[in-house]
Amino acid sequence: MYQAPRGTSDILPEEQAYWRFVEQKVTSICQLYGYERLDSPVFEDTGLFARSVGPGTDVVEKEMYTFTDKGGNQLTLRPEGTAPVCRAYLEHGMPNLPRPVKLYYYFIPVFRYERPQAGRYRQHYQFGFEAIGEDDPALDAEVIDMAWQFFLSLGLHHLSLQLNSIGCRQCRPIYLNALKNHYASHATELCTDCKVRLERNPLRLLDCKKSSCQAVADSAPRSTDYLCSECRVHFSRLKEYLKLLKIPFTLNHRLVRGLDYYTRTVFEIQPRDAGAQSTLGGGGRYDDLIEELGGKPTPAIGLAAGIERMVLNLKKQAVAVPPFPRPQVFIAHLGNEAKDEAIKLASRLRQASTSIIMATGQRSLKAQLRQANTSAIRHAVIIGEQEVKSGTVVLRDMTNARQKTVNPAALPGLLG
RNA sequence: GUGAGUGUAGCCCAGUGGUCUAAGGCGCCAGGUUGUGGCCCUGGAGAUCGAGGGUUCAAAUCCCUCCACUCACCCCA
Repeated sequence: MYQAPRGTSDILPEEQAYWRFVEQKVTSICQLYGYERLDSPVFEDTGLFARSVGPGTDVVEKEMYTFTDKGGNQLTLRPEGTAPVCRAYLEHGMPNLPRPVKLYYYFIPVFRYERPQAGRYRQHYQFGFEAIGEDDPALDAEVIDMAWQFFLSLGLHHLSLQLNSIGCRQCRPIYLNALKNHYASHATELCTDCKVRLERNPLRLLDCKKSSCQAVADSAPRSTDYLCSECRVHFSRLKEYLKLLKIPFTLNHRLVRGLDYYTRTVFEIQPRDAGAQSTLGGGGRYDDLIEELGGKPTPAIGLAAGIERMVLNLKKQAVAVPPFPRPQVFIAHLGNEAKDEAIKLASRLRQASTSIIMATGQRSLKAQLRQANTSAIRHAVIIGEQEVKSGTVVLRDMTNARQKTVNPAALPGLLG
Protein backbone atom coordinates (compact mmCIF):
# COMPACT_ATOMS: atom_id res chain seq x y z
CA MET A 1 0.00 0.00 0.00
CA TYR A 2 1.19 3.44 -0.83
CA GLN A 3 1.31 6.12 1.82
CA ALA A 4 1.62 9.85 1.44
CA PRO A 5 5.32 10.71 1.48
CA ARG A 6 6.83 11.52 4.84
CA GLY A 7 5.94 14.94 6.12
CA THR A 8 3.05 15.37 3.70
CA SER A 9 -0.61 14.86 4.41
CA ASP A 10 -4.02 14.79 2.84
CA ILE A 11 -6.47 17.48 3.76
CA LEU A 12 -9.55 15.35 4.28
CA PRO A 13 -13.16 16.44 3.80
CA GLU A 14 -13.71 16.82 7.54
CA GLU A 15 -10.78 19.27 7.68
CA GLN A 16 -12.00 21.41 4.84
CA ALA A 17 -14.28 23.62 6.92
CA TYR A 18 -11.19 24.99 8.70
CA TRP A 19 -9.32 25.61 5.48
CA ARG A 20 -12.31 27.27 3.89
CA PHE A 21 -12.71 29.45 6.95
CA VAL A 22 -9.08 30.58 6.84
CA GLU A 23 -9.35 31.23 3.13
CA GLN A 24 -12.38 33.41 3.62
CA LYS A 25 -10.60 35.45 6.33
CA VAL A 26 -7.49 35.83 4.16
CA THR A 27 -9.45 37.11 1.20
CA SER A 28 -11.38 39.54 3.27
CA ILE A 29 -8.40 41.02 5.14
CA CYS A 30 -6.44 41.41 1.90
CA GLN A 31 -9.34 43.14 0.26
CA LEU A 32 -9.70 45.35 3.32
CA TYR A 33 -6.08 46.50 3.13
CA GLY A 34 -5.92 46.78 -0.65
CA TYR A 35 -3.73 43.80 -1.50
CA GLU A 36 -3.94 42.00 -4.81
CA ARG A 37 -3.37 38.33 -5.32
CA LEU A 38 -0.34 36.93 -7.07
CA ASP A 39 0.21 33.23 -7.70
CA SER A 40 3.69 32.12 -8.61
CA PRO A 41 4.98 28.74 -9.84
CA VAL A 42 5.65 25.90 -7.44
CA PHE A 43 9.27 25.73 -8.58
CA GLU A 44 11.81 28.36 -9.50
CA ASP A 45 15.45 28.52 -10.50
CA THR A 46 17.48 27.24 -7.58
CA GLY A 47 19.59 30.38 -7.70
CA LEU A 48 16.63 32.58 -6.79
CA PHE A 49 16.32 30.93 -3.39
CA ALA A 50 20.02 30.31 -2.81
CA ARG A 51 20.69 33.97 -3.38
CA SER A 52 17.80 35.52 -1.46
CA VAL A 53 17.38 33.20 1.49
CA GLY A 54 21.13 33.07 1.95
CA PRO A 55 23.76 30.41 1.31
CA GLY A 56 24.54 29.90 5.00
CA THR A 57 20.97 29.23 6.12
CA ASP A 58 19.61 25.80 6.99
CA VAL A 59 16.87 26.24 4.44
CA VAL A 60 19.34 26.54 1.58
CA GLU A 61 22.02 24.31 2.98
CA LYS A 62 20.02 21.21 3.76
CA GLU A 63 16.28 21.65 3.30
CA MET A 64 15.67 22.43 -0.36
CA TYR A 65 13.98 20.04 -2.75
CA THR A 66 16.24 20.65 -5.72
CA PHE A 67 16.24 18.74 -8.99
CA THR A 68 17.51 18.97 -12.54
CA ASP A 69 14.86 18.80 -15.25
CA LYS A 70 15.28 17.18 -18.65
CA GLY A 71 16.55 20.41 -20.09
CA GLY A 72 19.32 20.51 -17.53
CA ASN A 73 17.84 23.37 -15.50
CA GLN A 74 18.52 23.50 -11.77
CA LEU A 75 15.12 23.96 -10.15
CA THR A 76 13.86 24.02 -6.57
CA LEU A 77 10.41 23.51 -5.09
CA ARG A 78 9.86 26.78 -3.31
CA PRO A 79 10.97 26.78 0.34
CA GLU A 80 9.38 30.18 0.98
CA GLY A 81 7.12 32.72 -0.67
CA THR A 82 8.82 36.11 -0.65
CA ALA A 83 11.57 35.57 -3.22
CA PRO A 84 9.15 34.43 -5.95
CA VAL A 85 7.00 37.50 -5.35
CA CYS A 86 10.05 39.72 -5.71
CA ARG A 87 11.07 37.88 -8.87
CA ALA A 88 7.59 38.42 -10.33
CA TYR A 89 7.65 42.05 -9.24
CA LEU A 90 10.83 42.63 -11.23
CA GLU A 91 9.93 40.41 -14.16
CA HIS A 92 6.62 42.15 -14.81
CA GLY A 93 7.73 45.74 -14.50
CA MET A 94 5.96 46.40 -11.24
CA PRO A 95 8.58 48.92 -10.12
CA ASN A 96 6.67 51.26 -12.45
CA LEU A 97 3.44 50.88 -10.51
CA PRO A 98 2.41 53.35 -7.80
CA ARG A 99 4.21 52.49 -4.57
CA PRO A 100 4.00 50.54 -2.46
CA VAL A 101 2.93 47.58 -4.57
CA LYS A 102 0.78 45.36 -2.37
CA LEU A 103 0.57 41.69 -3.20
CA TYR A 104 -0.62 38.60 -1.39
CA TYR A 105 -0.44 34.90 -1.97
CA TYR A 106 -2.60 32.19 -0.53
CA PHE A 107 -2.46 28.46 -0.12
CA ILE A 108 0.90 28.09 -1.72
CA PRO A 109 2.60 24.79 -1.01
CA VAL A 110 6.03 25.28 0.55
CA PHE A 111 8.63 22.51 0.64
CA ARG A 112 11.40 21.92 3.11
CA TYR A 113 13.19 18.67 3.74
CA GLU A 114 12.99 18.46 7.54
CA ARG A 115 12.05 15.88 10.17
CA PRO A 116 8.32 16.29 10.63
CA GLN A 117 6.82 17.04 14.02
CA ALA A 118 3.85 18.87 15.46
CA GLY A 119 3.16 21.85 13.22
CA ARG A 120 6.06 21.10 10.91
CA TYR A 121 5.84 19.33 7.59
CA ARG A 122 7.85 18.73 4.44
CA GLN A 123 5.04 20.20 2.42
CA HIS A 124 3.00 22.83 4.15
CA TYR A 125 0.85 25.73 3.05
CA GLN A 126 1.39 29.40 3.53
CA PHE A 127 -0.42 32.62 3.13
CA GLY A 128 1.54 35.85 2.99
CA PHE A 129 1.56 39.39 1.81
CA GLU A 130 4.22 41.83 0.68
CA ALA A 131 4.32 45.63 0.40
CA ILE A 132 7.13 46.66 -1.92
CA GLY A 133 8.66 50.06 -2.57
CA GLU A 134 8.28 52.07 0.63
CA ASP A 135 10.37 52.46 3.76
CA ASP A 136 7.98 54.55 5.85
CA PRO A 137 7.61 52.96 9.32
CA ALA A 138 3.90 53.69 8.93
CA LEU A 139 3.91 50.87 6.39
CA ASP A 140 5.61 48.56 8.90
CA ALA A 141 2.88 49.45 11.33
CA GLU A 142 0.18 48.83 8.76
CA VAL A 143 1.61 45.43 7.85
CA ILE A 144 1.84 44.42 11.49
CA ASP A 145 -1.64 45.77 12.10
CA MET A 146 -2.94 43.76 9.17
CA ALA A 147 -1.30 40.59 10.46
CA TRP A 148 -2.65 41.23 13.95
CA GLN A 149 -6.17 41.95 12.76
CA PHE A 150 -6.05 38.89 10.58
CA PHE A 151 -5.27 36.55 13.45
CA LEU A 152 -7.89 38.22 15.59
CA SER A 153 -10.44 37.77 12.81
CA LEU A 154 -9.76 34.05 12.93
CA GLY A 155 -11.06 34.13 16.49
CA LEU A 156 -7.73 33.21 18.06
CA HIS A 157 -7.02 34.42 21.57
CA HIS A 158 -3.97 34.93 23.75
CA LEU A 159 -1.73 35.94 20.91
CA SER A 160 1.51 37.72 21.42
CA LEU A 161 3.35 39.96 19.02
CA GLN A 162 7.13 39.78 19.29
CA LEU A 163 9.05 42.67 17.82
CA ASN A 164 12.67 43.52 17.17
CA SER A 165 14.88 45.51 14.84
CA ILE A 166 18.06 43.94 13.50
CA GLY A 167 19.39 46.98 11.68
CA CYS A 168 20.48 47.59 8.13
CA ARG A 169 23.64 46.82 6.19
CA GLN A 170 25.35 49.85 7.74
CA CYS A 171 24.75 49.10 11.38
CA ARG A 172 24.24 45.35 11.45
CA PRO A 173 27.90 44.42 10.81
CA ILE A 174 28.92 46.54 13.78
CA TYR A 175 26.38 44.79 15.93
CA LEU A 176 27.37 41.35 14.68
CA ASN A 177 30.94 42.15 15.54
CA ALA A 178 30.00 43.10 19.09
CA LEU A 179 27.90 39.96 19.37
CA LYS A 180 30.71 37.74 18.17
CA ASN A 181 33.15 39.34 20.59
CA HIS A 182 30.79 38.76 23.46
CA TYR A 183 30.25 35.11 22.58
CA ALA A 184 33.91 34.53 21.82
CA SER A 185 34.77 35.65 25.32
CA HIS A 186 32.32 33.05 26.67
CA ALA A 187 33.30 30.37 24.19
CA THR A 188 34.04 27.75 26.82
CA GLU A 189 30.49 27.95 28.21
CA LEU A 190 28.79 27.37 24.86
CA CYS A 191 27.20 24.19 23.59
CA THR A 192 28.67 22.55 20.51
CA ASP A 193 25.89 23.87 18.27
CA CYS A 194 26.57 27.39 19.40
CA LYS A 195 30.25 27.09 18.70
CA VAL A 196 29.32 26.36 15.09
CA ARG A 197 26.80 29.21 15.04
CA LEU A 198 29.44 31.61 16.25
CA GLU A 199 31.30 31.05 12.99
CA ARG A 200 28.40 30.57 10.62
CA ASN A 201 25.38 32.52 11.75
CA PRO A 202 26.02 34.54 14.89
CA LEU A 203 22.49 35.99 15.05
CA ARG A 204 21.16 32.51 15.70
CA LEU A 205 23.21 32.29 18.87
CA LEU A 206 20.57 34.36 20.57
CA ASP A 207 17.76 31.85 20.45
CA CYS A 208 19.60 28.78 21.68
CA LYS A 209 17.46 27.20 24.40
CA LYS A 210 20.22 25.51 26.40
CA SER A 211 20.46 27.04 29.84
CA SER A 212 24.21 27.57 29.71
CA CYS A 213 23.84 29.49 26.46
CA GLN A 214 20.81 31.39 27.74
CA ALA A 215 23.00 32.96 30.38
CA VAL A 216 25.42 34.17 27.74
CA ALA A 217 22.52 35.40 25.61
CA ASP A 218 21.06 37.34 28.54
CA SER A 219 24.19 39.39 28.88
CA ALA A 220 24.75 39.68 25.12
CA PRO A 221 24.62 43.05 23.36
CA ARG A 222 21.25 43.96 21.89
CA SER A 223 20.79 44.81 18.24
CA THR A 224 18.60 47.77 19.14
CA ASP A 225 21.53 49.35 21.01
CA TYR A 226 23.62 49.28 17.86
CA LEU A 227 21.17 50.75 15.37
CA CYS A 228 22.37 53.62 13.20
CA SER A 229 20.44 56.84 13.56
CA GLU A 230 18.12 56.13 10.60
CA CYS A 231 17.29 52.66 11.87
CA ARG A 232 16.81 53.95 15.38
CA VAL A 233 14.37 56.61 14.23
CA HIS A 234 12.60 54.11 12.01
CA PHE A 235 12.16 51.67 14.88
CA SER A 236 10.99 54.23 17.39
CA ARG A 237 8.44 55.66 14.93
CA LEU A 238 7.16 52.16 14.32
CA LYS A 239 6.69 51.62 18.04
CA GLU A 240 4.82 54.91 18.31
CA TYR A 241 2.52 53.94 15.47
CA LEU A 242 1.83 50.59 17.08
CA LYS A 243 0.91 52.34 20.31
CA LEU A 244 -1.31 54.66 18.31
CA LEU A 245 -3.02 51.58 16.87
CA LYS A 246 -3.21 50.03 20.34
CA ILE A 247 -1.46 46.90 19.18
CA PRO A 248 0.28 45.29 22.14
CA PHE A 249 3.82 44.21 21.31
CA THR A 250 6.66 42.64 23.24
CA LEU A 251 10.17 43.74 22.48
CA ASN A 252 12.18 40.61 21.98
CA HIS A 253 15.90 41.17 21.58
CA ARG A 254 16.40 37.53 20.73
CA LEU A 255 14.02 37.54 17.80
CA VAL A 256 16.20 37.26 14.71
CA ARG A 257 14.49 35.09 12.03
CA GLY A 258 16.28 32.47 10.03
CA LEU A 259 16.40 33.92 6.53
CA ASP A 260 19.24 36.20 5.55
CA TYR A 261 17.25 38.82 3.70
CA TYR A 262 15.63 40.41 6.72
CA THR A 263 16.62 43.94 7.71
CA ARG A 264 15.36 46.37 10.34
CA THR A 265 11.90 45.36 11.53
CA VAL A 266 11.30 41.71 12.32
CA PHE A 267 8.22 40.34 14.04
CA GLU A 268 6.41 37.13 14.91
CA ILE A 269 2.95 36.33 16.12
CA GLN A 270 2.65 33.42 18.51
CA PRO A 271 -0.02 31.84 20.65
CA ARG A 272 0.90 32.46 24.26
CA ASP A 273 0.74 28.84 25.40
CA ALA A 274 3.19 28.00 22.68
CA GLY A 275 4.33 24.49 21.90
CA ALA A 276 7.57 23.85 20.09
CA GLN A 277 6.50 24.96 16.64
CA SER A 278 4.68 27.99 17.87
CA THR A 279 5.03 30.73 15.32
CA LEU A 280 1.77 31.35 13.51
CA GLY A 281 3.24 33.96 11.29
CA GLY A 282 6.36 36.00 10.98
CA GLY A 283 7.90 38.59 8.80
CA GLY A 284 9.81 41.75 8.53
CA ARG A 285 11.57 44.15 6.24
CA TYR A 286 13.80 43.01 3.42
CA ASP A 287 15.09 46.32 2.15
CA ASP A 288 18.03 44.88 0.21
CA LEU A 289 16.39 41.89 -1.42
CA ILE A 290 15.02 43.49 -4.60
CA GLU A 291 18.40 45.02 -5.29
CA GLU A 292 20.08 41.71 -4.59
CA LEU A 293 17.85 40.17 -7.26
CA GLY A 294 18.89 42.73 -9.83
CA GLY A 295 16.42 45.56 -9.28
CA LYS A 296 16.97 49.10 -8.14
CA PRO A 297 17.29 49.59 -4.36
CA THR A 298 13.73 49.04 -3.16
CA PRO A 299 12.63 48.76 0.45
CA ALA A 300 9.90 46.24 1.23
CA ILE A 301 8.17 44.42 4.06
CA GLY A 302 6.00 41.35 4.33
CA LEU A 303 4.60 38.52 6.36
CA ALA A 304 4.23 34.78 5.89
CA ALA A 305 1.95 32.57 7.93
CA GLY A 306 1.45 28.81 8.07
CA ILE A 307 -2.06 27.55 7.42
CA GLU A 308 -1.60 24.23 9.23
CA ARG A 309 -0.57 26.06 12.36
CA MET A 310 -3.63 28.23 12.14
CA VAL A 311 -5.85 25.18 11.81
CA LEU A 312 -4.00 23.56 14.71
CA ASN A 313 -4.67 26.56 16.90
CA LEU A 314 -8.27 26.95 15.76
CA LYS A 315 -8.86 23.40 16.96
CA LYS A 316 -6.85 23.85 20.13
CA GLN A 317 -8.79 26.97 21.05
CA ALA A 318 -12.06 25.34 19.97
CA VAL A 319 -12.96 28.08 17.54
CA ALA A 320 -16.26 27.26 15.85
CA VAL A 321 -15.95 27.48 12.09
CA PRO A 322 -18.87 27.51 9.68
CA PRO A 323 -19.73 23.99 8.57
CA PHE A 324 -19.23 22.97 5.00
CA PRO A 325 -22.65 23.35 3.33
CA ARG A 326 -24.54 20.09 2.79
CA PRO A 327 -26.72 19.32 -0.22
CA GLN A 328 -30.30 20.42 0.30
CA VAL A 329 -32.10 17.35 -0.99
CA PHE A 330 -31.64 13.61 -1.00
CA ILE A 331 -33.61 11.78 -3.67
CA ALA A 332 -34.74 8.25 -2.83
CA HIS A 333 -36.51 5.95 -5.22
CA LEU A 334 -38.12 2.52 -5.40
CA GLY A 335 -38.36 0.59 -8.63
CA ASN A 336 -36.95 1.08 -12.10
CA GLU A 337 -39.55 3.54 -13.36
CA ALA A 338 -39.17 5.61 -10.22
CA LYS A 339 -35.43 5.60 -10.67
CA ASP A 340 -35.82 7.02 -14.18
CA GLU A 341 -38.03 9.77 -12.78
CA ALA A 342 -35.53 10.40 -9.98
CA ILE A 343 -32.66 10.80 -12.42
CA LYS A 344 -34.63 13.32 -14.45
CA LEU A 345 -35.78 15.18 -11.37
CA ALA A 346 -32.25 15.41 -9.95
CA SER A 347 -31.01 16.91 -13.18
CA ARG A 348 -33.84 19.45 -13.34
CA LEU A 349 -33.40 20.54 -9.74
CA ARG A 350 -29.65 20.93 -10.10
CA GLN A 351 -30.16 23.12 -13.12
CA ALA A 352 -32.39 25.22 -10.89
CA SER A 353 -29.43 25.48 -8.45
CA THR A 354 -30.77 23.02 -5.90
CA SER A 355 -28.00 20.81 -4.55
CA ILE A 356 -28.86 17.13 -4.71
CA ILE A 357 -27.55 13.78 -3.67
CA MET A 358 -29.33 11.08 -5.56
CA ALA A 359 -29.42 7.52 -4.32
CA THR A 360 -27.72 5.10 -6.64
CA GLY A 361 -28.03 1.33 -6.73
CA GLN A 362 -31.16 -0.56 -5.67
CA ARG A 363 -31.24 -0.24 -1.93
CA SER A 364 -34.20 -0.38 0.39
CA LEU A 365 -35.97 2.84 1.21
CA LYS A 366 -34.83 2.36 4.78
CA ALA A 367 -31.21 2.27 3.68
CA GLN A 368 -31.66 5.29 1.45
CA LEU A 369 -33.20 7.36 4.23
CA ARG A 370 -30.50 6.25 6.60
CA GLN A 371 -27.98 7.67 4.20
CA ALA A 372 -29.89 10.93 3.98
CA ASN A 373 -29.87 11.08 7.75
CA THR A 374 -26.18 10.44 8.27
CA SER A 375 -25.36 12.85 5.47
CA ALA A 376 -27.20 15.55 7.42
CA ILE A 377 -29.43 16.45 4.50
CA ARG A 378 -32.50 18.45 5.39
CA HIS A 379 -35.00 17.22 2.79
CA ALA A 380 -35.68 13.83 1.32
CA VAL A 381 -37.67 13.41 -1.88
CA ILE A 382 -39.16 9.94 -2.24
CA ILE A 383 -40.38 8.55 -5.54
CA GLY A 384 -42.11 5.15 -5.61
CA GLU A 385 -44.55 3.43 -7.93
CA GLN A 386 -47.55 5.37 -6.63
CA GLU A 387 -45.79 8.68 -7.21
CA VAL A 388 -44.80 7.66 -10.73
CA LYS A 389 -48.45 6.89 -11.50
CA SER A 390 -49.78 10.15 -10.10
CA GLY A 391 -46.89 12.32 -11.29
CA THR A 392 -46.11 13.45 -7.74
CA VAL A 393 -43.27 13.06 -5.25
CA VAL A 394 -43.15 12.78 -1.47
CA LEU A 395 -41.23 15.56 0.23
CA ARG A 396 -40.02 14.66 3.71
CA ASP A 397 -38.45 17.06 6.18
CA MET A 398 -35.80 15.01 7.94
CA THR A 399 -35.61 17.32 10.92
CA ASN A 400 -39.20 16.71 12.02
CA ALA A 401 -40.33 13.68 9.98
CA ARG A 402 -43.18 15.59 8.39
CA GLN A 403 -43.93 14.72 4.82
CA LYS A 404 -46.42 15.52 2.11
CA THR A 405 -47.16 14.60 -1.48
CA VAL A 406 -46.38 17.43 -3.84
CA ASN A 407 -46.06 18.28 -7.48
CA PRO A 408 -42.36 18.08 -8.40
CA ALA A 409 -42.57 21.40 -10.23
CA ALA A 410 -43.30 23.05 -6.89
CA LEU A 411 -40.22 21.62 -5.18
CA PRO A 412 -37.78 24.53 -5.50
CA GLY A 413 -40.21 26.81 -3.67
CA LEU A 414 -40.76 24.32 -0.85
CA LEU A 415 -37.16 23.90 0.23
CA GLY A 416 -36.04 25.95 3.20
C1' G B 1 20.98 14.81 10.80
C1' U B 2 20.31 13.48 16.58
C1' G B 3 17.30 11.57 20.77
C1' A B 4 12.89 9.36 23.07
C1' G B 5 8.16 6.96 22.55
C1' U B 6 4.61 4.20 19.56
C1' G B 7 2.87 0.69 15.50
C1' U B 8 -3.35 -4.98 16.54
C1' A B 9 -9.91 -3.91 11.19
C1' G B 10 -11.85 2.87 8.39
C1' C B 11 -11.37 4.94 13.80
C1' C B 12 -10.55 4.06 19.41
C1' C B 13 -8.37 0.04 21.61
C1' A B 14 -7.98 -5.34 24.87
C1' G B 15 -4.42 -8.96 24.65
C1' U B 16 3.14 -9.21 27.18
C1' G B 17 5.05 -16.90 24.86
C1' G B 18 0.42 -22.03 24.26
C1' U B 19 -7.00 -21.40 26.01
C1' C B 20 -5.65 -15.95 19.75
C1' U B 21 -9.05 -20.23 13.95
C1' A B 22 -7.23 -12.19 18.03
C1' A B 23 -11.84 -9.65 22.33
C1' G B 24 -14.72 -5.09 22.81
C1' G B 25 -16.60 -0.14 21.37
C1' C B 26 -17.53 3.43 17.27
C1' G B 27 -18.44 3.37 12.19
C1' C B 28 -20.21 0.40 7.85
C1' C B 29 -23.86 -3.32 5.73
C1' A B 30 -28.38 -6.09 6.48
C1' G B 31 -32.77 -7.81 9.16
C1' G B 32 -36.54 -6.71 12.95
C1' U B 33 -41.24 -2.63 9.65
C1' U B 34 -43.59 -6.78 1.85
C1' G B 35 -42.46 2.02 0.68
C1' U B 36 -39.78 5.56 5.46
C1' G B 37 -34.02 7.73 8.80
C1' G B 38 -32.43 9.15 13.83
C1' C B 39 -33.39 5.25 19.61
C1' C B 40 -33.41 -0.02 20.59
C1' C B 41 -32.60 -5.35 19.44
C1' U B 42 -30.34 -9.20 16.25
C1' G B 43 -26.94 -10.69 12.66
C1' G B 44 -22.90 -9.81 9.05
C1' A B 45 -18.59 -8.03 6.53
C1' G B 46 -13.93 -6.08 7.74
C1' A B 47 -7.08 -7.68 10.70
C1' U B 48 -1.57 -11.44 6.04
C1' C B 49 -1.41 -8.34 14.65
C1' G B 50 3.74 -2.11 10.29
C1' A B 51 7.51 -5.18 6.96
C1' G B 52 11.40 -8.77 6.76
C1' G B 53 14.49 -12.07 9.34
C1' G B 54 15.68 -14.86 13.86
C1' U B 55 14.91 -17.65 18.80
C1' U B 56 11.33 -21.54 20.30
C1' C B 57 7.88 -27.70 20.05
C1' A B 58 4.84 -23.01 19.99
C1' A B 59 5.39 -15.68 18.65
C1' A B 60 0.56 -10.21 18.27
C1' U B 61 3.60 -11.33 22.69
C1' C B 62 11.04 -12.40 23.02
C1' C B 63 15.55 -10.68 19.81
C1' C B 64 17.61 -8.11 15.31
C1' U B 65 17.07 -5.02 10.95
C1' C B 66 14.15 -1.87 8.19
C1' C B 67 9.80 1.28 7.49
C1' A B 68 6.17 4.56 9.28
C1' C B 69 3.91 7.66 12.93
C1' U B 70 4.34 10.89 17.35
C1' C B 71 7.12 14.20 20.34
C1' A B 72 11.58 16.87 21.18
C1' C B 73 16.48 18.99 19.40
C1' C B 74 17.96 21.73 15.05
C1' C B 75 15.31 25.25 12.03
C1' C B 76 11.04 27.66 10.74
C1' A B 77 5.21 28.72 8.91
